[in-house]
Amino acid sequence: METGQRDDQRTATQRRRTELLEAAERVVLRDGPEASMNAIAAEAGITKPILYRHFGDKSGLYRALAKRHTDALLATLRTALDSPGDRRDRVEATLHAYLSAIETRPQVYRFLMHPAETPSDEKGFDVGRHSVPLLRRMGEDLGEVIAERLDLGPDTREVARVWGHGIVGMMYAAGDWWLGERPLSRDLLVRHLADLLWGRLAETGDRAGSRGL
Amino acid sequence: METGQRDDQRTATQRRRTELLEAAERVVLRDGPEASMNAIAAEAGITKPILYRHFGDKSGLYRALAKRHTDALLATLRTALDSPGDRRDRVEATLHAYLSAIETRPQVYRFLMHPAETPSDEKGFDVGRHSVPLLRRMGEDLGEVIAERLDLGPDTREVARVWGHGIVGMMYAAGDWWLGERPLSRDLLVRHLADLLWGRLAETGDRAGSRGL
DNA sequence: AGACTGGTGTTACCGCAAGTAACTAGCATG
DNA sequence: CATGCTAGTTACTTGCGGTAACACCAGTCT
Repeated sequence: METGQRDDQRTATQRRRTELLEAAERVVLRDGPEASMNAIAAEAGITKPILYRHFGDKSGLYRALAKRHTDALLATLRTALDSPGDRRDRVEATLHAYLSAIETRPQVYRFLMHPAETPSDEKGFDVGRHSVPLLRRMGEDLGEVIAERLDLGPDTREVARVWGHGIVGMMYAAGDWWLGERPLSRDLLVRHLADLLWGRLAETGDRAGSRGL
Repeated sequence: METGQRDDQRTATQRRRTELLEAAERVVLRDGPEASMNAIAAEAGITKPILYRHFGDKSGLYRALAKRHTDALLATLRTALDSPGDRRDRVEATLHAYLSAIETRPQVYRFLMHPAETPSDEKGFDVGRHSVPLLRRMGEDLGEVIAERLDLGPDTREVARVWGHGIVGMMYAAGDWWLGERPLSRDLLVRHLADLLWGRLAETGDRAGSRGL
């Protein structure tokens, strides 16, 4: 039967595709994001053109590779966001989930945070985009969750998106710094960040003799 | 006199250096951060090896180029942080200053946000560092300012650094998203972010029928 | 004067990476 | 048998970062 064979073919090529992705992942996690296509092909036991047939170009391969981890990370963040307890508990659980993820697999983190490799370089002009896909997706997702669950008045969706991206960025920058220097425990870091989100910045008094922040 | 001539030499080479930097800047702002050394050399009317004599390698050139803009941006942020008004006014002014900067010169922004080009690739292993120098510096600076001006208890410096990086990250991610989509005015964006920092997330009630955030 | 130094600049090259063209071999289907 | 589809190859082009070797042109030291 034609469709049956087609399906076999498709699943076969897709299996091959994931095999190649797994080889690529091994290399990227060993050599970093600057791994060469040759090295990846060698790891997979084949040569370059096959990679190009499957993924178009290097950014295509990297996008496919990033998607898996991004999906996985987002899933764990979602479940953390649904953990039991009050709102503060949930926020702290989510921060913990994120920080734990980047702590246990820093190479994956580094790979995912590499900004997109200028997939469309049309005509050489460049808009002012930076675009780390993982950050964008996390921000959008969190924004949606906030909009679903909180009532922020008439422009809830707008505010929620801003907050989503803002909170994600807070988590990202603090996590990146923390991962590099490790000047405090994860627990404390989470607590301080939650304090920040809980408005302690506004409540805290000026230091004596300061003109105030 | 020896020193006098030495000084002349030094100023001369330094002038040349800044000329080269200006040429590099023109090219980078035209072609994006992936501009080639050849292109930069051509723009400066010379050939590659001179660039390498002045800056060591490409990342050296880029670091020199980034430093100027980073210093300038940090200076304007500092003054915004010292603007008149109460604390919220100052925070909003700083957010405005940052967003205005990335809005008016998006190519500079894109260039500055490019993570460091793996300056030391020792032995091929990679720690989990990402390191966008501008973000780090902004975070550290803001942390210092916070530590100077606020009394956050016994571990003020620790909390202040966390908050510095966190707030900077919030500003960064929200700004990056906003710059790409422009779904609202800068004024509103600033207000929503300040609301977030002022603890509105904790104050806001759950939406009816939601399990709460 | 002549050798030395330190800057400017060049041409010509190496190594390596992304990406492609052209071709081959298996294997099912009309 | 011919057709087409896939997985695979070798060998190439193009372009980049980076370097070696050399030339020129000040002033400086002896």
